Amino acid sequence: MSFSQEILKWYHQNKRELPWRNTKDPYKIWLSEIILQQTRVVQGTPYYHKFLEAFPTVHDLASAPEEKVLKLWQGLGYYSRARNLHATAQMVVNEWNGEFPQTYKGLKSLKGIGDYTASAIASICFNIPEPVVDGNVYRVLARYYGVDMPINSSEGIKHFKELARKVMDVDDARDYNQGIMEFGAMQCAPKKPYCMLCPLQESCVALKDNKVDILPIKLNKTKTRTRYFNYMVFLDSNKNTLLEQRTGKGIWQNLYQFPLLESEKEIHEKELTQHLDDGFPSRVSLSVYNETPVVHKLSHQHLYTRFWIIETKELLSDGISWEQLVEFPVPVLIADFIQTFKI
DNA sequence: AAATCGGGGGT
DNA sequence: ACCCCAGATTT
Repeated sequence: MSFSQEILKWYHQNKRELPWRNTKDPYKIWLSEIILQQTRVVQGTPYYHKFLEAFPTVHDLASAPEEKVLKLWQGLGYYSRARNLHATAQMVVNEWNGEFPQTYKGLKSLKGIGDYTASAIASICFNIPEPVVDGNVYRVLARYYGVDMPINSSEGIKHFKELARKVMDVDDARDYNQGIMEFGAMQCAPKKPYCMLCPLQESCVALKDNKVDILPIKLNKTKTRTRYFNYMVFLDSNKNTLLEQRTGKGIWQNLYQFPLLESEKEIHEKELTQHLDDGFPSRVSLSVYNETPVVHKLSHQHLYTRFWIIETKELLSDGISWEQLVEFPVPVLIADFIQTFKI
């Protein structure tokens, strides 16, 4: 039996029942695919349900304020996905008459839909024979065909895409694509794959050559940057505080946070006092909430964070009540503090 | 071609 | 610590 037929057979016998498995609705498939980019099924599934409940149709999503979309996305990370999700919903409504494009090229023209996601939607919704190449597919193909080309090199990306296209089932792209991904997730797992009961064990090159544990090859470990964040939690006599929105480039675009003073290293109270002398509300007290910084770890940044509590003399003109805080989309770092801090 | 962009879970 | 996750976009 061919590789693709083994994959299809395995899939039909072993597939999980997932919330988006039994629909071909492009809106739902698109939503699930965006949520699942670089995200595990268990982490993304609650968000899939939340979004469908809040936005049953692409029109509902398109007409919502971005802030509401970001709030629902809070905690999932890679927030450009949420901004692009919103923008694409508006493009579908305004430029595609409310219907998702039904070609690979048309899908790929939408924001946040790249090579993988265009192939996924095209195949799952319309059975178009475009091969998906996600992290699971790289692993399955690298092992089964014994390919040691780095999966994150330009040559590797091109080679694996061509290989994926060559070995796919063009007549059942819908189930084949989902099958090879499911196979990679459940059977040909990154660590401790179940080779002893694998239906492809007879013909797997990596298993034969004892290279299962080194394939796929991946280069470039990104070095992490260390940053020092000092969040200024202002409080007036009405227990109101201040928030600012992160704009421009960098992490957490368009999310909210307390006014931030970033520094080269940990600062003393005196340095914060000097910073507060200019353009900030006059204060009656200043104290550090956590002497030991909270280390918030992103994939490429370590944020050493301290929160400073600043009681102000005057009422804050743009003050936000503590109860209102939960309405704003904020990074997990801020959400954790809000939950911990009791006035 | 390389860097950037989150958060969570496994080892 | 490091790796991975139904990747896309910017530099």
